[in-house]
Amino acid sequence: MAFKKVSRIKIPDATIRRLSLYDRCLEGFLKSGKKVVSSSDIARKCGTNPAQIRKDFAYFGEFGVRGVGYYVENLQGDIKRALGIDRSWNCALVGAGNLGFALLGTDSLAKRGFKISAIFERDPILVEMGSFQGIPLYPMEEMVRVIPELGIQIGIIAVSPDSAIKVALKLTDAGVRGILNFTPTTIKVPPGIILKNVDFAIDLEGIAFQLNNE
Amino acid sequence: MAFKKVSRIKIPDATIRRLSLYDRCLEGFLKSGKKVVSSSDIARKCGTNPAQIRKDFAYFGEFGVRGVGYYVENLQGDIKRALGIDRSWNCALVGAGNLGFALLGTDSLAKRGFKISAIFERDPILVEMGSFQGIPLYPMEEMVRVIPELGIQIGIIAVSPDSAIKVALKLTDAGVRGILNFTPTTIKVPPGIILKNVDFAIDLEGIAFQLNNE
DNA sequence: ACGTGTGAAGCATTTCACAGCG
DNA sequence: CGCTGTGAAATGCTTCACACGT
Repeated sequence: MAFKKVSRIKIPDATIRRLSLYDRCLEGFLKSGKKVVSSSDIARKCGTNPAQIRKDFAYFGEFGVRGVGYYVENLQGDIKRALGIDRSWNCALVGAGNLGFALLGTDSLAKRGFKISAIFERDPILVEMGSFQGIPLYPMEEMVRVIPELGIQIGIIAVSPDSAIKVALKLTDAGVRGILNFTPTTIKVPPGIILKNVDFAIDLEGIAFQLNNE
Repeated sequence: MAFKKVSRIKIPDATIRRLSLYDRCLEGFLKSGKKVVSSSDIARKCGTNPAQIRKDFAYFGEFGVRGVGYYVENLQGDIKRALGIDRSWNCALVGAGNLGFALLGTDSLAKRGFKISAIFERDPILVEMGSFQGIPLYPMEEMVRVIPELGIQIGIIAVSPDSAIKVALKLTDAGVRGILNFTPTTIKVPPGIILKNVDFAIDLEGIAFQLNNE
């Protein structure tokens, strides 16, 4: 019994985030040729504690060998399967501004299985280009047609804050099931649609707060 | 007694993040001319619940008037003061790549009181330009001199993942007290230095996980 | 009468400590 | 013997329900 199909038990969001971290760590261990690691090894490397790590794994099954540790390669497979990134996810980027280009410019998404297969943009002059880095560019109106056609599951909102809500609505209408919102806007989505917000101003404010109180 | 100097009591990180959200909400209320709001008004607008909001405020003092609600303008001041963003913070951007430019291209940092007053970049050809959008560009080596000189408190790491740790070390050596790390790298900082990580791949993985389990 | 402020209850997550197994 | 896996304890956060002040 190595991998337990995910239970009805609620898994903490924090656990999911940490699993992503562990996965990254393992990349490092793999590169340095380590075959087996213990929970303390991982903890040291990514700044959590060993008990936490074991508990996190336990939600999904038994990934290790008692008295020995975890086989790096197996463990990575198990984590990826647990997270659902043992396959590729089809994404659309909405907004070809500074931030959008920045996202395209990094390989960190592709490397983790998130493929951007369409870009939607309001500005007709940009859309005129037809494609960017081999990814087709469409006007916003095409969303409802293109998204089902390409089987896009996740939408990434990188437009200006004032159009974010409209874009989110269009995305869900078009059949997207998950949304990553980069604008500092509170978006509401129908139940069943997964929404996550990325907002670095909030993190900066968190830093400011802590600096302000010693 | 309106504002209680922040106590020795530990304030949840989640509370701090929500305060940032509330602050944004209030912007909206201000624009629409609303003078007084209740905790339920805020809750509706930003998707939390009223009790939570009152509890969050309670860590810092009494911001409202019983039986009435909160005076929008006062409340915003109180929240900003609580967060430590009733003043300006001096930041340095390290790395003038895609992501760095994206950060400079948005006004959302400036608008919230985070001023980028120096850019550090490895590539000599870029540094040659001398400045970008009026912000001076320096080679990495100048960090130790420039950061204290300009009184920079927060460093923003937007370099490639493999140099992130080195950069973080340089920043802390130079006297920075807070770091916002945009690379998918686990960084360790000495005690007293505040570190936050922004990693959208993790959020995408969170979406993937949830989609994968209905 | 109304909506805030707050102790107490309820829930969720983390940490502990040890049993279990290679 | 060592390190995982796991109930139980401890901690932390959120929600409830009502007292309080205007």
